[in-house]
Amino acid sequence: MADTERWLELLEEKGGRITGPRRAIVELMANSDRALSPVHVFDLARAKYPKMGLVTVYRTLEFLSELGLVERVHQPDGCHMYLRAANGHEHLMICSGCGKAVYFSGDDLSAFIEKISKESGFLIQSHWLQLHGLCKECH
Amino acid sequence: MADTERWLELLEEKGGRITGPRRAIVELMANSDRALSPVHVFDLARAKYPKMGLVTVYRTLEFLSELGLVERVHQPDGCHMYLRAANGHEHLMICSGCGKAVYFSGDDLSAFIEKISKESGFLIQSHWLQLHGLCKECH
DNA sequence: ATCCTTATTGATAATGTATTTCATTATCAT
DNA sequence: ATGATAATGAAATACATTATCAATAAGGAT
Ligand SMILES: [Mn+2]
Ligand SMILES: [Mn+2]
Ligand SMILES: [Zn+2]
Ligand SMILES: [Zn+2]
Repeated sequence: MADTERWLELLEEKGGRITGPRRAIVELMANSDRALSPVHVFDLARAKYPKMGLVTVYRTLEFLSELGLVERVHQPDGCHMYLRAANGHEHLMICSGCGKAVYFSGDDLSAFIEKISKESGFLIQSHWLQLHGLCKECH
Repeated sequence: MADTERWLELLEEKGGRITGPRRAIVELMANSDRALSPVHVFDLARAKYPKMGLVTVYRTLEFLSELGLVERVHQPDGCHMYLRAANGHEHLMICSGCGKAVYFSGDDLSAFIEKISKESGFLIQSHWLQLHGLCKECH
């Protein structure tokens, strides 16, 4: 709702044009609470914009990803899914029942990473952390 | 070396037959310190067993994965790579320079997960943690 | 050692996903 | 309203994975 407009504004600021297909995809992605595969986005978006092409879905997801609005999410059963991006340092918790994805923050691995880093000689630049389980509704 | 035989024994115990192609793949996977894609395994294994088929690589990796001997590794630039499995609760640290993968243990997220769990109503069943950086040799 | 059952293999075909190409269409600054 | 050009979608292409199937080979039984 509110995010949709903000996304479209940013898209425009960055030199993109606002079009029907893009509007449909942005509406979807900005308001989805689960990670979606390109094909899934395609299917959902065609409800709003029937002549949507799958190629446009790929291109738009790529564009939104460059703008930092969506990001790729890896899951055990699908590694090319997209979800609205995190705000700052957040990680994902995903429900294996319904697919609901929720960002959380507050993890503090810095001390631990420091320790591992010292012991191993590795220079750690980033980390992935993801929690898998069942949401309130699914258990 | 030692692991190779152990893997083959387990494979046999579970009703599998020991064959040339499997021996070549097991030797590779049991001794590799980096995650390998099926095609990469294929190329390397053909050195030992020239008439190896790519399909056999897929099938053998799947089998070894069912036996808990290898596991799939996700990386920013490739999500279908395989590596010898962890021993118990371990996570991976991967060098973005050379691909070297090292397991570490000692992370303790239980208190944090407990907190997130309470706040969100999620029942957390497992977690992914992965560190990305540069190994001693690569920086 | 030989035989026999059947697991395993690899060539091939089929599938599904992602990318490239290109003529047509739509956006938006003027 | 017009025109430059960004964006689109159909079609073609590339690529990774899976399914099919006849030939082969492993290993238990004899
Ligand atoms: Mn992945
Ligand atoms: Mn852990
Ligand atoms: Zn759920
Ligand atoms: Zn390295």
